[in-house]
Amino acid sequence: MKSQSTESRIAQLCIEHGLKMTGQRRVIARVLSDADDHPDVEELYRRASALDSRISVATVYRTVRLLEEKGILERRDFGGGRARYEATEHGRHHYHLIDVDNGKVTEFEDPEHEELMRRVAERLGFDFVSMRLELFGKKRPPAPQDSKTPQASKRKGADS
Amino acid sequence: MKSQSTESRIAQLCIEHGLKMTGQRRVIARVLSDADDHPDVEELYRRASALDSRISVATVYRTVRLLEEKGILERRDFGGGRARYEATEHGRHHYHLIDVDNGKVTEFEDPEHEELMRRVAERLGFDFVSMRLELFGKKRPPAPQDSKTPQASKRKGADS
DNA sequence: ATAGCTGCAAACGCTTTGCCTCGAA
DNA sequence: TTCGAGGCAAAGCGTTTGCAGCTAT
Repeated sequence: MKSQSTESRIAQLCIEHGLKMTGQRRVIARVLSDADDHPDVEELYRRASALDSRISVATVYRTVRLLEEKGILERRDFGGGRARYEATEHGRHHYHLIDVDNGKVTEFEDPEHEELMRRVAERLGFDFVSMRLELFGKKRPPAPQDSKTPQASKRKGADS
Repeated sequence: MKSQSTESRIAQLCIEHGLKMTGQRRVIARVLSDADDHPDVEELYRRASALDSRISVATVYRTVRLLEEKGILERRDFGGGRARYEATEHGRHHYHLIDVDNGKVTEFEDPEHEELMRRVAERLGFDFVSMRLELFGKKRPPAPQDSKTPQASKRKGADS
C-alpha cells in the first residue's frame, strides 16, 4: 500500500529507485511533476530557483540525466539545440507537433503509426528498436463561423 | 541547353545560384556530389582535405550552411550531436533507418506517410509544414541456412 | 560513517564569427 | 576594382566534469 506522503509524484519515483532525496532534488522533482509542458534545462532551473534559490544548473543537468537513465524522464529534441524533458507516461506513446511560429507543442497519438514503422523496419531486415517523429506546422486560422466542437486533443501547449 | 562542363553536379548548382566558385568550394562541391552517404562536417573536411589540403574546417562549415540555405543541401540530425548532410533530391522524399549497433543508415520511402501526417496536422488545426522521422533498429540476422548474405536493399550504407 | 550530492568553475565538442588577407568576376 | 570567400584563432552555446565540501541514510 502506497503511503499518501507529501512528496511529489516524481519524488516518489525517485525514492522507489533508491535515490537520496536532497532538498534540491525534491524541488526539481516537484517542478517536473507540476510541469505539463516540455521544459528545457534552463527553464527547469528557472522554475526550481523560484522555489529554492540554492540550486545550481549543474544539479539540474545532473538530475535530469539521472532521471532519464532511471526511465523516469524522457529527453526530447525538438530542434533548437536544447534538450527538452517530460515525465515518462507508461503505455501512452505520443508524438509532438511543433508550431513553427511560436514553438508551442501539441501532443497527439497515432496508434497505427508505430505498427506501420515496425513493419517498415521488418521489411528492410531490421528489428524495430525505436523511432523519432516530429511534425512541424503553422496554426491554421479557425474556420469562418463557430462550426466545429473544440475537440483538438491538446493536452500540453504551454511551451515557449 | 546546359553545357556539359567538367563541374560536379553540386558545383553546377552553386553556379546557377550565383555563387563564386573558388577552389575550395569546387572541391567541397565535388565531395558532396560524390558522397552517397550522410557525412558530417568532420568527414567532409577529411574527404575534401584529401583532394586539396588548403581547406579549413571553417570553410566547410560555412559552405554547408550556405548550400543548405540555398536548398542545395539538407541537414539531418541522426542524434549524436553532429549534423549530417546530403544533397537535396527534389520530389523524392525519403526517411532514414539508423542501425543502433553501427550507425549505418538505410534510406526508405513511404509515400503514404506524409499524407498521413498531413492529415494529423490538419485534424489538430495546423497546416503541415514539415516533419522529421527516424527509425532506429537492429539488423535482423538473415533467416536460418547460410551464415550471412549481404543483400539488403541498402542504397546508402557507408555511414560510420 | 559513508556513499551519494552539490556548487563552482573549468573543460568539452560542435559550430559560429571577427578580422584581415586574398582572389573570382 | 570590388565584394564575396577563406584562414586562423577566439568566442559561443549547451552540456559535462573534477574537485572539495556537504548530507541523507
